[in-house]
Amino acid sequence: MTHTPSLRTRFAPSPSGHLHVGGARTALFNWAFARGRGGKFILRIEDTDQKRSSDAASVGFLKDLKWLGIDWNEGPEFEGCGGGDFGSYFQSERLDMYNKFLEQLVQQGKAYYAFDTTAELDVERKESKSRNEAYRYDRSRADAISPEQVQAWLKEGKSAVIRFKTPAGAIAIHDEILGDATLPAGEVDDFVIRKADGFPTYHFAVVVDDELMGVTTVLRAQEHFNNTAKHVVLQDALGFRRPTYGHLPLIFNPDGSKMSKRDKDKLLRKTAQDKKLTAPPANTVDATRFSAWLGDKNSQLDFAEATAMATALNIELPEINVDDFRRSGYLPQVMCNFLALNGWGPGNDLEKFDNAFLCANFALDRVQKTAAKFDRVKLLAFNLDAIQKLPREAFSGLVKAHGEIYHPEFMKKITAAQFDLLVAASHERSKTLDELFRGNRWLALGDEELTWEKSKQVEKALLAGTPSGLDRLKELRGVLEAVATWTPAGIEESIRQWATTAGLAEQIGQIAQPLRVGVTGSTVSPPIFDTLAILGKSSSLRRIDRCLQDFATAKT
RNA sequence: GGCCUCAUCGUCUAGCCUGGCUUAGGACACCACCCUUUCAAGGUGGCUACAGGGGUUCAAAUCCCCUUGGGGUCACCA
Repeated sequence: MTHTPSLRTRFAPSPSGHLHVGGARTALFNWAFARGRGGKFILRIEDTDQKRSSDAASVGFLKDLKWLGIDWNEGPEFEGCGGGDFGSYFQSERLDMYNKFLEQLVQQGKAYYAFDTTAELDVERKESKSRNEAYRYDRSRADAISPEQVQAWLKEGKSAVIRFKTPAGAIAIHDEILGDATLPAGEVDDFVIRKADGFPTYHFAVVVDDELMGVTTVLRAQEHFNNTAKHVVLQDALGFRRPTYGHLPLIFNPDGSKMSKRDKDKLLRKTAQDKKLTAPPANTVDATRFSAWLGDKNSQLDFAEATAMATALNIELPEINVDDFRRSGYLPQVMCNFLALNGWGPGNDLEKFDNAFLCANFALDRVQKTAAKFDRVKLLAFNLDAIQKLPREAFSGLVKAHGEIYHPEFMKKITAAQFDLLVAASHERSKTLDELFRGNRWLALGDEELTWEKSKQVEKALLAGTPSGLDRLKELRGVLEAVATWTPAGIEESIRQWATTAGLAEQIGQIAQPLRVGVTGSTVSPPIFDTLAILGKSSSLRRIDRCLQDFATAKT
């Protein structure tokens, strides 16, 4: 057995779905803990559940981790990360190793074959439940089967699992975050260590891998706390070393529910039900799929379906996965910072820090014991702050990269000069990178495609008062046409000059709003002189013309 | 329900280990006002918490016990 003296941590996700924020924080803490102490951070893919594993998902994980700035010394090879002497780092490729130890336990009489069917066990579980008792596997039934019978059944290929013969006695767990705990005797039953399909269960694979990979410190979510007892007894039976454990508090939704991948479907389903939909909205999914999904609380739409559904129902889906936050335009360093802050803090009222600081200062004694509710509003505030502190060049580069991935058609529609103006006008006010695109759709629209919202605000800006907004617009058109230098400052100068002569110097709003609505179709946009400058002179004039025309005919 | 575990503003948290420096600090949110060309952003000010009850002590948010409340877990999922 290879002994590695230095500190080694690991992150061991199962490749189902995307990396969500809870997993990301676990990875971040393990990474920072190792990095800050000259240790190694290992990434291992726990793909022993054949039903749930998919290659695509594990690549998604790798991409997400990279984006966050979390790199791994050992693990799957991806963009310069990974490799290592303790592979494979996919559990599905380590069956020989597990089997070796499995056999050892059976031979030593520390584990045994069991032939119960799922149906039989389900009945027992239900009975336990009805008696309000915790379910424990009854070893006596397995004991009643003679060794000869076991061999005979195995020979004829009867479906069997291997269960661990959990020793009697209380089990002590030491945890660097929660302290010591003792599970009373009988709390851990003879759990399955090899499934009927020949794959080890999570418990067994974890214990073997952590030993073989020389993992010294295990930081994982608190939901694993009870599992640790199983791992400890297995380690003892196999003569393995025991890593140091630290169980991290969970991350919850603001309403206190567990943050889950299913939250998106939950919201969609609820909205569909509230709206009493019986058929799928247009351009989403077909009717069969829709009714099946609506009726089954556990079914999930894929990303494209969910997005289409959200658009059709006019709701925003909550960000759950790291990729969702990336898509929404959060900066990776902000994600790391905020994730770390949910469950850990450096003290001294310090709450903004980078990953280097985290590595240097992360320690288990400051990890919170209680679950944190994930506050997206505070995250938004952090993101805004980070964006504002970015040099203009850096911000511009990030927006460009974001736009090219998530809004390619928008990027194609505008010129480099327009882009620069838009960035300049948006830098101080953007909470996310995506906001800049979502808030300025008017810009990506062709002059002839623009339509005007039929809303109270629009009507007020254009039709109310004497003279009305439309009347102002007619006058302003001439003013704009005469502007010599079409820049924010140049436009402002001309308009202010005209405003002064028209006695409107103090009421710029009466000018700005009709203009804004005229050229964007809505009442919200960047400051008006920026808006006009970005749009360009000919587009601005054309849109004003169309607006005047549109509302002239609308009125009659 | 059994077992394990946790408990400071609405939220994330500082203080707790090593009781007095705390009329409990910061941040986000919220409220008010200011600025203002919409939405934001920005500025100023304000509101808000030691779950409850017993101990120990000259002194408790800090130590102990109970209650209450929360969470985790009880799979051939990880």
